[in-house]
Amino acid sequence: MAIRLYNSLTRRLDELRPLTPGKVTMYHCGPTVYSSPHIGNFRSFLFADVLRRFVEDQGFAVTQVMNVTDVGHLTLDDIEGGEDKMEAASRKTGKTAWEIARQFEDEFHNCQRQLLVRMPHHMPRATDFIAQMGSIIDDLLQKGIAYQVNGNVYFAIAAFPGYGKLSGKVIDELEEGARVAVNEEKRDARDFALWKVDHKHQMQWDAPFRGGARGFPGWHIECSAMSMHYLGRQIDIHTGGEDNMFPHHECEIAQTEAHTGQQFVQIWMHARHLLVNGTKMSKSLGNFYTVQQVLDLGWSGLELRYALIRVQYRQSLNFTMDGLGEARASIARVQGARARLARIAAGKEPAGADDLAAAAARAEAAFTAAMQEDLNVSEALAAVFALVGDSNRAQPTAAAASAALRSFARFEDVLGCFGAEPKAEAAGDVPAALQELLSQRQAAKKAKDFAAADRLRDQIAAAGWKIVDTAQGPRLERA
RNA sequence: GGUCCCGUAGCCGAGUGGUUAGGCAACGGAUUGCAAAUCCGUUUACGGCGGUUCGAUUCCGCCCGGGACCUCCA
Repeated sequence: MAIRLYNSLTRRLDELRPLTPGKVTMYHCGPTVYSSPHIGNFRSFLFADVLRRFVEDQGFAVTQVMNVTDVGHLTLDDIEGGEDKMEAASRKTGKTAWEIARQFEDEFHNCQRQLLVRMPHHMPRATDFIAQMGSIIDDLLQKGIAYQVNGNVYFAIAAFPGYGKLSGKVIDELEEGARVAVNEEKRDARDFALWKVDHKHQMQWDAPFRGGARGFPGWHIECSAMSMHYLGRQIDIHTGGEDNMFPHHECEIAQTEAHTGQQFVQIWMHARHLLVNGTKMSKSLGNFYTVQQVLDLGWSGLELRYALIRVQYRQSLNFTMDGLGEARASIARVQGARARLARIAAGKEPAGADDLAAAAARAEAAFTAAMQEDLNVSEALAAVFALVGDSNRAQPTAAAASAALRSFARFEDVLGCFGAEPKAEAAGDVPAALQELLSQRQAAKKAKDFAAADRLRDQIAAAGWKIVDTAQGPRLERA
């Protein structure tokens, strides 16, 4: 069986066949660092993370690059001479654009850690690749595919017949009413900027190409430059949010393929935007959450991660606070089963004679099949929970418990949304004082002094432990 | 206006031309002094109207509702 992924370019499920056998190259459009990362951003980044983890699980050596866009995003106003988002944030806060970029880049990395993202191998900043962008621009100018007007360099759409092949946009003339400002400099309204000149701009560089003026790069060129630098002229997978498909990725394809003469990306993947409380997230509707805001509400990174990956990336996940509660309960169910298996495997709880190996193998096969079919996490989770049920029902041998534990470890390795394997807590691991309280409670129960028993339970709970009564007697677990 | 996606039981969400998704919640039962955990069971659904079919939630058409993109956006 092979991994099949929905390719936006071909509009069907394509089998992942790496350019170099056994190795997969991935590029992910990363954050634009002018504000705090929100949960919508991380739905996309977590999708990329799960993709990477699963591809690795399937035996491929993955090289992952995610850029940090720290320059160049133009606001609508910019078309009429306004400023870009970095600069706008700078004006509002009094910090320089550079300070803004570093601040939110740090915040982004922190969010990645909190959400247990496996760090990409490279996370380059656009501002560190001005020279590389310049050499592409230079080449496009030499080839006559790009042209310069008043220092601004534009990519000529007319010179690249494939323009529109990703997004399916075959625009002869731009629609009246669409948000397109007329730019007299462009030969074609669809031409996009590779290099911009604006003396008011804080971030400026001497032209990194021949015959240019001091300015700053357009938005799209950075990804071409960094992707090529780290991964070569052709890569296996490129991901981003659905909004990136047009114009960003369309432009990346145009400039990169015009430059190299080769197909840029094999499989383009786009994550659907999430909804919050059933509608698009927006500050004015009051349903806008940064990652930090959710964490500040008392939810763990693990819980948020679960809530954001539980639905397949191409479905519009509806994010709600109830959903976080479900995530918390679901994680607890999985961890409860793993903890019991761990106790049995460690000989801290009596083993039985049941063999869970078949159930574990079944669950793994279902999990793999679900993930292979375009990362169907919802279905994969069903396989995980099937093993939870089988485990809880069984009285496994120690070896069988270990086997099931290994399957859970694999599920965790791919999804990362359950947490580390619970420790096998047993009598010896519990503080003696608490063990004494537990004994007293047992005595109180025997004497039918339930008020005292409940008091003792409250004391134990106050110490951060909870009592679990079982057929083998009571046990203490960390709450 | 153009292009496209979706509408599944209380909620979140898989999937399928005729057979139990799963999670959460609720209720009943087992266990239990109570609670928690666990197990068993119950609530059996596919927006509406037509059409194709022996049979459609699953294919087609229309309608209603929600959403996305059309150079800020993950």
